[in-house]
Amino acid sequence: MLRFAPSPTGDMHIGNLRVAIFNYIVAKQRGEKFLVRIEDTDKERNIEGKDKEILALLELFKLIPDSVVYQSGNFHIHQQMAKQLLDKKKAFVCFCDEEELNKEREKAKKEKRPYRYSGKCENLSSDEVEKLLKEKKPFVIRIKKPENNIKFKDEIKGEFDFSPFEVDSFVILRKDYTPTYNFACAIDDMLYDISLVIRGEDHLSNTPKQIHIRNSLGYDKEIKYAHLPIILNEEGKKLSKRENHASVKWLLEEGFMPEAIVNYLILLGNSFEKEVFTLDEAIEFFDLSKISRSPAKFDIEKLKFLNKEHMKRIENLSEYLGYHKQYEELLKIFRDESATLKEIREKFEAVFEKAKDDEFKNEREILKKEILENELEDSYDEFKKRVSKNTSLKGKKLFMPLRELLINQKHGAEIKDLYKAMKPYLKEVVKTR
RNA sequence: GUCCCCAUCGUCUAGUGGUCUAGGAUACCGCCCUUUCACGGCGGCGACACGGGUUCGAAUCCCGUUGGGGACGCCA
Repeated sequence: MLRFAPSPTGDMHIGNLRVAIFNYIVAKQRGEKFLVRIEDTDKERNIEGKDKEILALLELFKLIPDSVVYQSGNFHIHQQMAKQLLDKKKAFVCFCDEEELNKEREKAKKEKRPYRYSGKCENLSSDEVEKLLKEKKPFVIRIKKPENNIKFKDEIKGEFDFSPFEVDSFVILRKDYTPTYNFACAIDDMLYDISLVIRGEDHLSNTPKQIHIRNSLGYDKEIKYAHLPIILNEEGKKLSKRENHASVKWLLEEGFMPEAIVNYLILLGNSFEKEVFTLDEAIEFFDLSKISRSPAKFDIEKLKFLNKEHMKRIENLSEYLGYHKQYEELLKIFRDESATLKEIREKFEAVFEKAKDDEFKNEREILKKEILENELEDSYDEFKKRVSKNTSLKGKKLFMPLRELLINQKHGAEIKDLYKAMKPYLKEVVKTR
């Protein structure tokens, strides 16, 4: 089983979405299940409704999970496992308070050495532990750092070897008895029989910790890992959830099609025979091991290009955009000159608004009268001839105001095409100008 | 600071020792088309970070430097 494990603590950004896509694709390629696990272990940070939002987005992107679970539903198991580790002396109770630890962290920083847990509580005698427990002193549970190096092979990045010092004796159960991320994650991956974990590179240093947890528990089935290079913003820094470009919601609002976003995120860091493709097509030729090992910058221009390509593929544009089908031809014209759905909508909606530019106001009024008072010819050429003759307007002074009457813009598509597309409702439109 | 990862056109990449005066896409620029703006067609600009090795031969292998990124939480 493959899994996507988002936390409901913020908006989904493209890095998360990319991870979901790759997990989904590999699950399909291998005929394995795709699990979505909501990582809601931090009560403080969970945002009400974010889980539903994430699930809705996955559906929109056609990344349909075989099952959805909430990590908080397994707390009792996590606690049981922590108890097990305690009994096996692979974990210990730690009474150090946060203030104390923060001081140590600062000290380490000042002395320019990496901070590691002091080990203070590891050697507490059972009598001392009993005593402190009776005093109701708050405590956490830490796993003992491993005795040997933790080695693993990443499917994308190759071999890794972490020393016990790097893994450290870290917290697995908080003072409120809830599991920390690494603990819950390691156990759930084991519980749901995850075969391969595909996630962002920022999790690389969590991997030895999670392996160590399962080792300590005696789980010996190997879980493979593939850490994807992260996506950088235009400045070359890690995308933050606050950045517009990074937010999936924002891209959707800007009129990027889900199909184009998926296409772009799969293409990023890869190279295939064709650049424009669907999710289903990608399942055919995607190869996880061929992903680039270096981080890639997010390029909205390339996304725009792909969006144009995917917009061309929309068969019933008026229906897709939720407009009456009589506008199909006009919408197609706007599509040809737009990069996003939003752009099409804006151009289309401007057609039904009052004129906004006064440069050709007089010409517009003359033309308006001429158009409204006469029958419209089938042929644009005849229409043009007549209008030009009766109004004695020509050149720029004819075509610019004429285009303005039609679409409320001085520049844009050829009037001949617009005329043909809009003829059935052209007079109505001209009236509103 | 410590540890880890990465390094080819602005951007995404092809390239696995000779086929590389480095290929494609996108962006940009120009021309054509067009009474406008786009689309489209054609063309152009544009990169192996640097320094040492190894080798007959290096974008490709090794070492170093530099640069960039990530991780160092009772966040995920």
